[in-house]
Amino acid sequence: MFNAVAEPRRREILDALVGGEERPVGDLVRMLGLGQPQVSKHLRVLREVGAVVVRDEGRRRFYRLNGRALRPIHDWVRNYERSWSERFELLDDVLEDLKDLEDLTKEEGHGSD
Amino acid sequence: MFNAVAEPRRREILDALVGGEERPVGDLVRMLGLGQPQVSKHLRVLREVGAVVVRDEGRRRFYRLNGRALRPIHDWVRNYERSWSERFELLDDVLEDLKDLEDLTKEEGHGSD
DNA sequence: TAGACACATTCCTATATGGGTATATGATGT
DNA sequence: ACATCATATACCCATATAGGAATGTGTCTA
Repeated sequence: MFNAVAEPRRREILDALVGGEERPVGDLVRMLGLGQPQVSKHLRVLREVGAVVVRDEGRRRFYRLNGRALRPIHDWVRNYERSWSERFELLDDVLEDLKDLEDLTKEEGHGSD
Repeated sequence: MFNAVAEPRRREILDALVGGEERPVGDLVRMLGLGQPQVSKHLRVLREVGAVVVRDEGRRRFYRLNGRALRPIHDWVRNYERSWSERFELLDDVLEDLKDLEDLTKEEGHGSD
């Protein structure tokens, strides 16, 4: 999956589908300004990792985004958000406080029992 | 950047640094069970995209994570969160309602003026 | 049924890159 | 100065893959 979205053209394809609309291959070919076989190949890669799903209608094939497939990337990169997000630093502070409280209550229960 | 993290070994390196600690190359070599030159090459790639920063200390080089560099990925994939997150679907509903309200007020102002 | 159409697949070639090995560089200790 | 340690770089090879051109496959239409 990481590999699939590492390719700029494939990200363009996903971006073109991000609205949720279905698009036939021809549309994507026009939008990307790339050869039809190349687009089909990129679509195949995206299909294989589940990033898009296809629906046949006559001689056209409509592609649609399956955003869920990107979730692993989202989850992975989220661990790094801590590095730049102030929200997370605040969250860390809160968690620290909670931990201190826990420790305190444990101490009390332990000492008096 | 997308390319840099598309490589599993490089993600392992970043994961090894995600705590914020500095690590010399030797540590990473041991953790990855990979040859030292290979690790150095991966570190070079990560350096070039800014994902890690290095600090010289004697004959060792300490590498540290620079999570901010991952932000573009985070921002990009965030657009797709809408596809699976219920929170976003709710947000969409709210935005729809707001839009309807706007239209209504416009209609009124337009009709009576 | 022949031909046009939309798309997928195949073949080719050039390029990028990961791993392995050897070597260079620079700091440390004796 | 010399050997050693820690790391980076250079070189080689195998593999993956993107793009281009040609061709295959299934569908619609006259």
